[in-house]
Amino acid sequence: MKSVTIADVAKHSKVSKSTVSQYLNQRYEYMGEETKARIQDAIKQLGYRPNIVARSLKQKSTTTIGVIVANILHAFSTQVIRAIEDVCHDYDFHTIVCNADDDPEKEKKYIEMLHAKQVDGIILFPTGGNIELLRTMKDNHFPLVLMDRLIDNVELPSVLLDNEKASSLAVEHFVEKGYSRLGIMTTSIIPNVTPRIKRVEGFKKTLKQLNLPVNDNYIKSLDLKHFEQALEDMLSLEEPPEAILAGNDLALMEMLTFIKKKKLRIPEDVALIGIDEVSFASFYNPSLTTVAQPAFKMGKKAAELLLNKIQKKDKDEPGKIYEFQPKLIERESC
Amino acid sequence: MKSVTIADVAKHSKVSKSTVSQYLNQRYEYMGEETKARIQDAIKQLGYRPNIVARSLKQKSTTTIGVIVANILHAFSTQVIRAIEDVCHDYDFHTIVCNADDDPEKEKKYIEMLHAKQVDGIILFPTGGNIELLRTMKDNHFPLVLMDRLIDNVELPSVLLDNEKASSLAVEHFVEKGYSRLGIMTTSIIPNVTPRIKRVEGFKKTLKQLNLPVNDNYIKSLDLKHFEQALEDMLSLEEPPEAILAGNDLALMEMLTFIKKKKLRIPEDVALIGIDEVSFASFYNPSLTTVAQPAFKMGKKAAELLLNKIQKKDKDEPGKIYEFQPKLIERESC
DNA sequence: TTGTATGCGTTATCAG
DNA sequence: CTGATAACGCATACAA
Repeated sequence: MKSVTIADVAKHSKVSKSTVSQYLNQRYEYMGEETKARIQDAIKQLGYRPNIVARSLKQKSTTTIGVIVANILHAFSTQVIRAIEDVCHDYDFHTIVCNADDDPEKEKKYIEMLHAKQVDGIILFPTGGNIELLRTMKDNHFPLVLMDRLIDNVELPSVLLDNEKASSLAVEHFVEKGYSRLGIMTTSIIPNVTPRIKRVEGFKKTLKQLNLPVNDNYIKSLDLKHFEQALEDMLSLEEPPEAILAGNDLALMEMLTFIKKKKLRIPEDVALIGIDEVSFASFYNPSLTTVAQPAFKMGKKAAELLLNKIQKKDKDEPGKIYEFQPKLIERESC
Repeated sequence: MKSVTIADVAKHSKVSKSTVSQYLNQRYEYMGEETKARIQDAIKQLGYRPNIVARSLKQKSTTTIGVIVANILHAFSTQVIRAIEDVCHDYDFHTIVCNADDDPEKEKKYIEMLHAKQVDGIILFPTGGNIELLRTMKDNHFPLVLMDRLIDNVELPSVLLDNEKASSLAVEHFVEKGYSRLGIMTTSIIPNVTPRIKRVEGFKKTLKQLNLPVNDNYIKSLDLKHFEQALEDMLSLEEPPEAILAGNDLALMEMLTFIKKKKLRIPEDVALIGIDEVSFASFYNPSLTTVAQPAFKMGKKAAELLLNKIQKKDKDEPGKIYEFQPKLIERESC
């Protein structure tokens, strides 16, 4: 790649570099029509493209933000990313997406890498580790917005789902449909990974509010690879649950796999609701009742918060929490 | 963000900038143990992080590649992206992913943007437009690898599926299972979008080889939003097809939606095979027979080709085509 | 073994 | 209205 620089354009159009730079930055108020035309010609002829790296170095801004998701396998993550990219596109910002794979070490590595790459800000789905690092970044006024999970004691703007509400919508729907022995399965409970915790809490709380018994045998939080065994156990109880809530999309898929394997019928043998909308919900047999997160809105909000922060247009409300409401989509599985 | 530079480290450790630079680049062969220690201390104390932007400007390399997919909605795209990121990670390269949304204009914009950002190379799922631009880039020796779709008359390394084979595997399987009135539905045929073309060609060719009739009423290529009507028509024929091949994952989902709506049974009313593996194939009711692309291997290959090209380690085989073999996964839908 | 000087491509300041 | 010159932070040839 022979690269043509601003100097080449200057030479070609017989003006100085600075004049060309002015032109490029739309400051042609006091510029001769003829000069303008000559520069434009030169640019076209030489096929000149500004070098963004050089510009970034000078301006200390890369018009790029980083997005670090805890786990890209969740449909929610990809939906949010899509929304963030849309907003960034409108603001002429670019996005670098990283997947921490639920590993705080990787998360740390990516934060440092994005930092070194001089991104103007980061949207983070925190793994739950690296709290000190987050605090340091906040103290250094590095633009940072948290997504999906709440980190206590660090006052960072956070975009979250009302996770208790998600469970309560599901429980209420189960009850309306006449089920009373209700269970919930989520992936492992890890400190600081608040959605799972809140969903279980919301589940229990709603049960109590409705004066239904809370049976701990119906409440499981474990690694996906132990789901099969746990379901086997749960459904072999003398009084098995009649309906189970899947804590997220991956949990739901694991449960569907088990149910198919055991040739169980939904909802006759076990009714099902999944938190998170999945691509196949509407045409699965039976179609799946889900509690959907407004992923797109949430991503949009996070991006806007961050971009405003970067452009210092925010009214600076440190640690403000933006909580979004889930929505139950009724289908055939319950 | 107060940023600490190499000069600060130099001052703090009482050596010159170049010495620090040496240290950073592991060139401490001829460096005093004590100097080394002092520098290390200073770096830690000041929390110094090299500025990658500045480094990139100097070295004319960003250790970043761009990936432009024609349409991110295809599961295949995301699988390939995942593989590319893995390989890049091993080589300490970063990835910027862009979605052209099947729009050549957007594709062009992204190519230019990535160019301006000085990425070291691009992996492109071509939309089919911008052929001249691709040729120019090739002529300028810009590292470029094509994925999924073949562009004629531009000698660029390309990673492809044997698309005819994909169809023929499906047709052969249909026939083995006793079906003879076979159909295929793909998204719209667009010039240069070779997979769809090849899949239809392979479909017809295999039919002929097996001495089965080719019925054009059973062969549809159209926009997803017209699938419903087309299926309605096709299945209302006096002699409707007994089995239909879905040309890709989105087509499959559209077909499943229709089939559910009409309460048809799979495979009794219509047998089904989908090209592309989908997340729900194994636990759908019935589970879905698919022709899977080795997406991971393909992404890996593309990344390796590009990185070798960037590092000039390739034996330079311009325009070489790397064709991968699809694999039929038999399940219940046929 | 370490330091000095220079340049990467751009923008910004300030003369002219 | 335009041009010279100095940064931005880093790497590298060349000196010392």
